[in-house]
Amino acid sequence: MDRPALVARVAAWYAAHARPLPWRAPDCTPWGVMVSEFMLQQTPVVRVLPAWEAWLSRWPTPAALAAEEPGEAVRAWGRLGYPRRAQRLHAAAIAIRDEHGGAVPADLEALRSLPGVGEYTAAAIASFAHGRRHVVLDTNVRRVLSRLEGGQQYPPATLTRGERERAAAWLPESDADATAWAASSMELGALICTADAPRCDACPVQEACVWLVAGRPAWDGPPRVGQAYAGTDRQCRGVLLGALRTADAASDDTLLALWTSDPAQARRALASLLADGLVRRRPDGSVTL
DNA sequence: CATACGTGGGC
DNA sequence: TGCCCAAGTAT
Repeated sequence: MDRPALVARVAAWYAAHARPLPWRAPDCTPWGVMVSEFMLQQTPVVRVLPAWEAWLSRWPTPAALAAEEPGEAVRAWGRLGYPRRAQRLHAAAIAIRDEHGGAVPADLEALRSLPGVGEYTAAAIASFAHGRRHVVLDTNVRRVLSRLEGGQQYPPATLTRGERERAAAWLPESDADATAWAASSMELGALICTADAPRCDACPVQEACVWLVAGRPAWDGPPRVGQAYAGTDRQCRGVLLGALRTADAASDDTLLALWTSDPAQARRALASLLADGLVRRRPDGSVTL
């Protein structure tokens, strides 16, 4: 089976099995798509759902968000994680208001220039919000192609040129087919071709999967590095930020008292939050979002 | 190119 | 119980 035939199979599977996510609804605005893409960067769909609804109700347009203080965006981000994404989304909203007439750009380069919009997100917004044809290569698609055509259980640790070329070879010719492929290949990776315990028996392209046909050989590449968290600066920053989300403001001492295992680390974390602009110092000396 | 950057659910 | 993972970006 050639690639177009496999693409068609995935499209048919998608039509029958895709999740009815609100940012994929026909009436969802480009801004709604953009907000979803920011929230979905490293955060699971189930946790994004309620936050996305609340965010769009409160800030239905880029201009609405741009009119707010960035600290409000960080507070509304809640516990989605990586709060700098909220900060960048706010900054992107300002750029859209000031440089794009308030409309989310459709041009890839214009999108890339926005804070927090990298290679993947730019292609995703152009594709899902504007129907443009682009290679949309996220962790799901990388894994799907790695298995389906590469015969490897996992893709390389960092996105390679070879992966981009392979993905380009799969991209259908028309805008409509390309955007459908982007959405369906991602969904396949999210629901069937998962990182662990993939449901190959339910896969629409199982006969063509090199990895499956080879007997699902175990990963034999370099050991994949995990993400440490307990005791890290990241966790410490999260604790301090968590307190600030529910308080109007706090003193340094109050904040530092939240992390007693390593006082020096706590001071460093507070300093880095200030330096990142995630936290700001008020005239009275207290700190706030 | 490797590393820092939050958070919580599942096994 | 830890360890792995989740629609990445910026440096």
